Parts: sequence; structure tokens; C-alpha cells
Amino acid sequence: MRKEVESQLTVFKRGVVDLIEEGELAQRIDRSLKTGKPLRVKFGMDPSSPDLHVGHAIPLMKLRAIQELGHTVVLIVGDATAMVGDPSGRNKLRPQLSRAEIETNLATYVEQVRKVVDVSKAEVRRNSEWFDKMGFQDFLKLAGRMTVARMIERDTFQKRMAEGEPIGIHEMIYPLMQGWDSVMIRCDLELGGTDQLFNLLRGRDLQREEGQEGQICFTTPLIDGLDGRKMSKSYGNAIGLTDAPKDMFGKTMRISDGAMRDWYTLLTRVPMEEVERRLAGDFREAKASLAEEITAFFHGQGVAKAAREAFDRQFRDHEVPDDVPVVSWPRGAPAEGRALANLLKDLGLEKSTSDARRSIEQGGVKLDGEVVRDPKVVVRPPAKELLIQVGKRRFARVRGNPVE
RNA sequence: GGGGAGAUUCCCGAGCGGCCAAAGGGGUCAGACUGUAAAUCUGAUGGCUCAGCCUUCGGCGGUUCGAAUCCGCCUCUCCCCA
Repeated sequence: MRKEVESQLTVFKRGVVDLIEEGELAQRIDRSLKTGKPLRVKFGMDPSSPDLHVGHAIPLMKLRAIQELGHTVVLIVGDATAMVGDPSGRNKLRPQLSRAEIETNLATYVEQVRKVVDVSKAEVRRNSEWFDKMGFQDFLKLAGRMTVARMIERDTFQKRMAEGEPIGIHEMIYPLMQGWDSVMIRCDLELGGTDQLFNLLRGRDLQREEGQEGQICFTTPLIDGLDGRKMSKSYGNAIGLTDAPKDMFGKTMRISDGAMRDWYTLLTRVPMEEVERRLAGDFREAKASLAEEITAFFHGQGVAKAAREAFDRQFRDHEVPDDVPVVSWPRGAPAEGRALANLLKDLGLEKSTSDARRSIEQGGVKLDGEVVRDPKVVVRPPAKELLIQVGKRRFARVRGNPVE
């Protein structure tokens, strides 16, 4: 029994930053083993953005592992809280979402969660279930559970005040709402990103005030995006869970060397000794293996292997990739020819002719492998096919005749 | 309720009547180097029919030969006092 507790603890603890309290966790695991009653592990999903990236996958991976230990994952769909918007880690006032927007986000959101967590085995609850029923009196009672002084101690609020950014009153309610969820579902543990610790602890407090055992709180790190800033869709530095295999692989190859240990720990199940062994070896090799692991998790082993091979051909061996999209001569472009800059825009290889000119003038554009530096060069519809390359990543094969 | 400050191009941030498509930094893009890493160097970075033209400086109106810069109103934000 002791040994089983230990081994479960190892799973819970891998890559975790905060764990409050480890001793309590051990006790509860022990109790759960003795009574056969699974622990209830809560995770709140905030459907404020419809797209998930690998940063979101970190806690989800943890949940998956916990599910496999036989515990119950309770997914809280924050449809009520989303109307508030979690201020954690935000340096700007967030827009409040409408119910309709939330519903649209929700559908795609759950679809993506499904890639990691076994949703069919999880308990899924919407927190509007209890918040919609909550009267104003109850609301005030909840609001009274927290003082402004303690709330604004938070780093994220301090920062905003220092920078003269607005803070909405409703944002202060958010942590209490999240904490109330814990009371309502009587959860044993709540998981979140490190920026969630404050909110998680509110659940622990509220549960105790309601005569329940306070939940154990644990957090997983937030990872940096490809540019070193926090990973976020809006920074365009994220690896999306729905990214195509080649993008998922290629983007992972772009992470910094220093991030590899964390990525291995948090996003793969490679045993830690093996991780250390790989990191002690060739870095490129270690990164490629990492990228393959991650891609395989979301897309399958075979697909991941193919992505790796294609990547090597394109970037290591500098070959033209074999999945270059074949497109027909753009509609609207004259059959007698089109200036190169305009053609690139027509084909969607550049977002404006000005951008196209810049790329061309700086030697970033190749036609059938030849650098062309004159944006005004008139390109005629090719008799057969013309290979256009813009920069290192954008390719197209243009046909003179319509494709299909 | 009263008083003050402010809103600039993707972001931060200069500009305070013409020399402003608007300094500088970040980001991004292209090139060199390379492991599509890091570091470094070079160039570009509103749009277009591109040696020229057109549209930008919270919104609307006004003053002026001329406004991001001055005036009025509006919207939003911050700070101080109550």
C-alpha cells in the first residue's frame, strides 16, 4: 500500500511547481486506496478563447495521467465565470464575453480537450448550473468572503495599478467564483497553471469555511512560446493542438534549447532518466525526438515519423518539400502575364504587394530555384508548372491551366 | 461630486503648426551564419497602378495656405481630493 501511494505521488508530482500540501495529498491517496473511492480532481476550462495550444495541454496531460490512476477528473466548464474573465496573469482588462460567444467557443474547446483527456470518463459540469441559481443575497455573502486588501495584493493587480491599467470590480469576484465551484463539487484536488495558485487557494479557503476539507492545490508551469514570451495564441507564438503534424513538428524544432527539459517533463511521458540521457547527447537529436514525441501524441506515431522525415528533407537537406500546394493561375490575373509582386499577393504568398516587393528586392524569392530581384518582372502563365519559393517556408507550384 | 493627466502606426514609446508615413526599442519579415536553437551581422517593416500617388496619429466638427500637433464637443482610461 505504501508503495502504491509513493508511485501515485510520483505521477502527481512530475513537473509540478506548487503542491499544497504534499502530506495531505499522500494521506488522501492512501485513504482513497483503502476505501476504493477515487479522488475528485477538478480542472476549470475557461472557454474565453476557442483555440488550445500545447501550453494548455500541460495540465491536461497531468489530468490524463491522474485518470489512468483511477481517479475522477471533474471538468468545470466555466460558462458563468467566462462572462467575468479571469484576471490572472492579465495586464489588461478583459472583455466580457456573451453567452453566445461562450457557447461557440465551448464546442471547439471540448473537441480539443478530448485529444488529451478521456472526456467520457470525466465528470463535466457547467458552473452556470449553480451560479444561475445564485441569488443576489448569496452573491453578496460570497463577495463578503474576501477583503479588497487581500485581493489587490495579487501580483497581477499590483502590476496593473502600477502601470495605470484598469481593474474591473467584477474581476475581483472571479477567484471567489472559481473557489465556489470547488465547494459545489466537493473536490479533493484542483489543478491549474502557476498563475492560478491564488484562485486555487480561494477554493481551499471557501471549502473549509463551508465545513469541507480544503482541496489540495497543485500547479503546472506556464511554458514560453516560440519567441520566449509567454505562449499565447494572440502573440502568434503558440503550437496549437490542432496544428498540422508538420507545423507541430517544425514549431517544436524552434523552441530554445533551454526549454527542452521542461517540454519533455510536461508534454511527454518519457521517463525522466531517459530525458536526462537524451539531453546529455546531441541537442538537435534530442529536440527532434521531442518534436516527434509531441507530434505522435496528437497525430499518431506514423504521421509523426513522416513529419520528421519531411522536415529533415526540407530544412536539413534543403530539398523542396513534396507537399507543395499546386495552384492554378490566379483568377483575375491576365493571361498575358502578371508582375511578380502582384502575383505573389494574388497567390496569397504575401499579404500585400508592398510586402511582396520587399521580399523580392531582398532576394527572398525564387522562381524555379532562381533568385529574382525585380518585383516588376512579368511572369507569364507557365506552359506546365512554375515553382515559387518565398523565404524558407512558403512554396507554391503554379499551373498555367486550372487545377483539377 | 471636484481637480489633474492621457488616448500615436502590430506592441511599447517619441513627436507638440510645415523638414511626419511619423524618432527609438520590441516583435515580425527577408538575407548571411546555423541545428528552422541561442548569439551575431545586414536590410525591410501603412497601402497602391511604387523615382509618384493614396489613407493613418481615440471619434466628430472647427481654426489655418497647412494639424498627430491649436480650439470645441463626445467616448474611453489613469491619478488625486471628497
